[in-house]
Amino acid sequence: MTTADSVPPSDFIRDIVSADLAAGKHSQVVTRFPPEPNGYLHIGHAKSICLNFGIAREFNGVCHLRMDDTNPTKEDVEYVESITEDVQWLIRGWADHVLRFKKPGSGRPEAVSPAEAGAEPFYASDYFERLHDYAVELIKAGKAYVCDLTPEETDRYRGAPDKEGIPSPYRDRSVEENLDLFARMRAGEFPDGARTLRAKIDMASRNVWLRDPLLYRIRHAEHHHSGRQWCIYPLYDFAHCLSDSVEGISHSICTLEFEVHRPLYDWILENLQVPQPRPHQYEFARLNLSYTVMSKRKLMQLVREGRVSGWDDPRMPTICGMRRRGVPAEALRQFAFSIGVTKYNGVTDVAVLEHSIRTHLNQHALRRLGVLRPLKVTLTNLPENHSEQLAAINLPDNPEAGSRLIPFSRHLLIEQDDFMEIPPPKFFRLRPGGEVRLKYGYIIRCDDVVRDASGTVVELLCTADLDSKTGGATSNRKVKGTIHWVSAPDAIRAQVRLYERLFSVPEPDAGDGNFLQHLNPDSLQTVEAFLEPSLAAATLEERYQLERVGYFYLDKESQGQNPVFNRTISLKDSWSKGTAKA
RNA sequence: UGCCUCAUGGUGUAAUGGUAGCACAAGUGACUCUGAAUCACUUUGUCUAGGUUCGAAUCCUGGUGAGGCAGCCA
Repeated sequence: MTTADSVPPSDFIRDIVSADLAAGKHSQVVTRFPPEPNGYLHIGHAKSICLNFGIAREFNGVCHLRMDDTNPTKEDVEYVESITEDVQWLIRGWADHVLRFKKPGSGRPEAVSPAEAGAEPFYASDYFERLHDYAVELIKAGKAYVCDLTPEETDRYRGAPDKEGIPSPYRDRSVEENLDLFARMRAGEFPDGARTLRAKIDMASRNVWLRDPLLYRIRHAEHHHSGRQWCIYPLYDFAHCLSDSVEGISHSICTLEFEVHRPLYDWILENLQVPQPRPHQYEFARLNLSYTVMSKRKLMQLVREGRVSGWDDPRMPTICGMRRRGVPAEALRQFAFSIGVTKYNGVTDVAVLEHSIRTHLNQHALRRLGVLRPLKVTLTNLPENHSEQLAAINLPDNPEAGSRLIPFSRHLLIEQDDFMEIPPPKFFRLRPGGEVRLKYGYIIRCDDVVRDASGTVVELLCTADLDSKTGGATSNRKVKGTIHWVSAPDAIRAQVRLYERLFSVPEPDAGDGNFLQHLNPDSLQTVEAFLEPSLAAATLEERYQLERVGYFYLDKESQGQNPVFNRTISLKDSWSKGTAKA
């Protein structure tokens, strides 16, 4: 368990849960994460997942994963599968024990561990029959009616926030007529949009969501989970609170935009015979991240227009995208806790996320050597057939991670950036006549440069101080710079994808302009890199740091002799920052 | 100009009537076989005007600013 996972955060929602428990309002804390399966989960959802699962875990409760699938025209099994996978990946090793799925084959929702055979997430659509019965109960109580207004008329009658609504002419139908019409709606006698079921509340309410809100609409459409069983579907407000009630949710946590819906949430549960204690809704501010867009619509647009390679493109703020990029789940969780939970709608600096990622990776990523943009170095005082193995540490400050051997020879490759003919002040890498240490190896001096026809330096002729090898006689000689390298004949080739922020401005969707105009044209650069041979055995279980370069993760589609690596994130670089300013 | 919500350094967050703290970012220095990491230090804040109180970021009133709400979406 990481430090982040063991420090219990505190916020206004946890304070409420804590107080409710102390007051004996609930015997057990039951939260839920209720995504609609109409898109992929992103880091904003990760905040909500960490909140709901975190609370369940801290208060010895459980958390249901529930598909909020009441709109058959927008949802798909593709999304329920990705959502289920992403949630489990995010909480693995941290909150698996509080995650609850639906017991297979049970008519009543019964929570089981996902490990149980046949277990699957909860579905709001599993409650359609029960929701229907609740609707009938409301009709019988004279608190709901069938309305024949067209969609346009319904809008007009609703009025505006500062203008009272007008009651529907169908508002006072008899209970018998409502029952009959609702049954015929269910039986499929009417076309889409012909009639709705509405709650009878208050058309003059200051809160527009209380102006006889729609409970059911007609949709002759196949549902991804319930098939063709239904042609009427409940709307969010009716389905959500009752799903919470059916599952015995104690604290229903959602984002700020549902604040105005809370009176309706409460109205429905108070006007129906539901088990007590009933759930209550609490709202927190959704995550906004700088240099990022978060809305499903915009992410969908990036995918559809081919601006990225897919939902799991490593530049996407989706959970699957970040996973593919190499962001560890622990880093995402640590981030979620570090930003807190409030009702203030602000923008979190993406640097906070990057910091969480770097902190975790610095502690866990295996160190390797690799050159992205090669410059030849020939060690003229070494014989052509010189070959030796140099020991290299896998993880500084963690001897248990052991070490490995790196081949070393007369012909090396170093980073082009690590040599300058006419360096600026304080440049302490290689220069003509200068010395530098090869990481884990010798100190070398640059004696001469070789140029091509255009005058570009294509090779450095150097001599190695043979006593300066790590552990050798003059190994303690001070040279200001240490650079990474690979042995040219031994290096493996790899495609390395260098990712940067997808957008070049802090708030790409601010203002009225098109967010696409702020796409960073350099968000992906691909290079053919040269890596130390041990990286041929790279796996998806490990993350790597190419020393002095950044953190890298094997791409999930990488295969064969020439692997593909994604740069998760660069190392902090106070040198180029300083020179850029100068 | 209806209703709901929010306002603490550049950013995010803590302080629940009693010394305004933390993290990120930024900067300076030390150290360094990663210009990373680490360590030390520094800069920057309670939207505003009143009121209550011995004492207010906190409670009250007014103002200002920001966000949300008028889908048969969630």
